[in-house]
Amino acid sequence: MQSTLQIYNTLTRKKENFEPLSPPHVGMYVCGPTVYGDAHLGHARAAITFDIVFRYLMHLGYKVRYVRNITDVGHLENDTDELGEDKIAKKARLDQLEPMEVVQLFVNRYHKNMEQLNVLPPSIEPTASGHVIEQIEYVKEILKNGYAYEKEGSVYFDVVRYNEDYNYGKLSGRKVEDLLQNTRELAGQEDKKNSFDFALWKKADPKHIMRWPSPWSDGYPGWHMECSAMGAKYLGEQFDIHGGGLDLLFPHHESEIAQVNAAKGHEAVKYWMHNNMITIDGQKMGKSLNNFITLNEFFSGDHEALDQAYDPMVIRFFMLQAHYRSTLDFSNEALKAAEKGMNKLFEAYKLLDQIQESSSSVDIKKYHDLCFDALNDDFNTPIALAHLFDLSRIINQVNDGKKSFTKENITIAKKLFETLLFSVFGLRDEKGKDDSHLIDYLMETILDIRKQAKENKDYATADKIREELEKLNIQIKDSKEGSNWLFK
RNA sequence: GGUACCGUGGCCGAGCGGCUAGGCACUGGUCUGCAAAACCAGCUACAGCGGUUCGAAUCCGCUCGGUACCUCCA
Repeated sequence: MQSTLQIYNTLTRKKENFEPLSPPHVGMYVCGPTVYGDAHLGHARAAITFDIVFRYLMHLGYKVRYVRNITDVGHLENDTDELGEDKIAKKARLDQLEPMEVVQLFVNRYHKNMEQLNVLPPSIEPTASGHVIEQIEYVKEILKNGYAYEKEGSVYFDVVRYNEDYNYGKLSGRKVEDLLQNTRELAGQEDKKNSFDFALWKKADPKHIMRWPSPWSDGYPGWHMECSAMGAKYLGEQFDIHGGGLDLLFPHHESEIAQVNAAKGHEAVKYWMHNNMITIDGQKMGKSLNNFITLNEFFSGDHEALDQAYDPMVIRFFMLQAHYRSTLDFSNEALKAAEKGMNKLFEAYKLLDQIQESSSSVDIKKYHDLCFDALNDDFNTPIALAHLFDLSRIINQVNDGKKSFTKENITIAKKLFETLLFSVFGLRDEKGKDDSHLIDYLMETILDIRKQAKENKDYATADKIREELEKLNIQIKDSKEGSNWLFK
């Protein structure tokens, strides 16, 4: 009995049945990285969360167009001494690089990290800088409809005016009246009618390198503009899913909703999805807090907070063991636990090729249904994994001769592991992948020698072989039938 | 100050009113020349105080503690 997919919609704060606007097509837009530094665990979580959504929707047979942008125009810095300077421009000046050189460098590094994490590339990966014209057109529409005003070459969104016709704050649960009371004085905002009005177009000061001509000034688009413009361009005026990190809920996504209503008179997004944050020692990680560990540091182990290097797949598995809407606290202990758990699943999967068929069977279908029910329940990967662990125990029991599988059982179990672990969860068992024939032959020989040593009661030699292989992360497993081995 | 959210056993982490989550760690056992792996068994918790209910980790209230957003960030 397979349920239908339900997605938690931030807009309604409820799980809703997933019904695409025009099946079998699904349009999904996810806020991608601002490329002025290396990707960290937080980027990985967002990417992996929506990679799972992307993969699972495809598994269900949908034709998904997945758009994930690259923010390469940068956002306004709020540092008082760097007033109005674009993040990317700032980094460029510090490094004596062209802005687009910085962008290219970190885009390349981001792509490499994503590949390591086995995150599928999106269908379209548009850049903000490549869509300035679309953004200008979008600003014009909002101006024309009277929801924005121009001041000193910049264009601002008029939140109070908008709120007369629509509801600003519906996504994040904020009220304009509260925002009004909560006015703060921020430097450089004299041009705005209200502090919470946001820029649609910003005039560039003379030092600002990244700039484009527009009807209002030489400048650059405001920071919520790109997603509205590019979402509309590639997914249409209405599309199914918009995703991103919870930190983007306000003001970014709230403002996107406002922009769309202001320009088009209706909303664009049916399901809003937000992944939760990663914490380190219970505290969020963030660029400004300087407590983030980059993915490259995880993969190399080169960071004082790390006990060891972690395989990209361990990071991926670690994320899947928590629900995407929960915060996930990082620790070496948790990561090591994930590493062991993941290997346990891989080993159980491999055993399926070795176990003997029999006539008596086990109810495997049950695990299949439980796993997919979990995924259908707002992508509950930790529950699905729990069921796979249960199935792994059964496979091991079969291998130990305590239970038995029919041929059909084995087929179903293999299919389930392949679909979930590799296809939907995007995990891959990479250990010992290269030179596997050579390694297999060498290991066969070595194990043969060890077997003879054991027959001669030469345990010193047998143990020596085992210990030396241990150093190469090769583990010997002895049993009555002979010896086996695996990469730890 | 405003707005959201969270507090589960040694650690991570599910849970959405009744039924063992799961992983890791630990303890005992089976197996093994020994070890590892695997299997079996054990440890079995829901911040505190009230309330609703036949029954609450799960709903309501209060208290305490923590986090995020409101300013760039996944």
